[in-house]
Amino acid sequence: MSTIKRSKNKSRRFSDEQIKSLETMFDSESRPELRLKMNLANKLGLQPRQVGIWFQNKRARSKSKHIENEYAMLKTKFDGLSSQFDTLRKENQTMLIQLKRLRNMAGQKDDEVQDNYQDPMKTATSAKPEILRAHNNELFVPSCYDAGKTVDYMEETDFLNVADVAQDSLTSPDNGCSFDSCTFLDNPGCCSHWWDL
DNA sequence: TTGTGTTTTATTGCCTCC
DNA sequence: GGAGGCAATAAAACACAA
Repeated sequence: MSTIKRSKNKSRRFSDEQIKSLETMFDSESRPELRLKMNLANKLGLQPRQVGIWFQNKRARSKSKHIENEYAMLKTKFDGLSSQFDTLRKENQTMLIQLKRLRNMAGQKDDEVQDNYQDPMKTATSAKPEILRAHNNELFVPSCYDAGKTVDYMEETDFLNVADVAQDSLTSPDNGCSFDSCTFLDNPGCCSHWWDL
């Protein structure tokens, strides 16, 4: 870009009155046609080109402000969901600890009664599928981990692993489910399985 | 007063549409 | 191919702390 021409065209800031008129016009029409620009320029004692440039710059400012607002809104939304997730995760951990205690108690009683009984839990967990990160780094939970039917076959630690991996996905900036409106908030295919935890 | 950061006006180059 | 829009940028004007 040239640095020569500027010295000839010293920029003067527009007066409050000029700005007010331009703002008013912008509110009703952000892309006025040439005729309107000419009229406005005439009325304000400006060159039509100056009016055109003002509208162009104003559109740019308006756009960046809009993006800023949208970002703030999404961030608020994200923070809320994140703390909600954290609460649920802690609740889940507490319940799993409780479950483990109950299982231990139940196991002791079983030992007394059935010495040679083969625990179905062991059979199931020896063949249990791994929780994987599939392509695009998305958390992949095999179907046998779906809520309801097969929860009994999961070890407590697996629950926690799922929670940890999901938490990583939520907070880490360099993974597939990073914080942005597309992947996190708008795309139900990306992260919806977190809520099944 | 002055150094520095921010805002505003203006230019340039590229792109799209008719 | 010309008109108009947009992104990137320059430079003047302004705000403000030290």
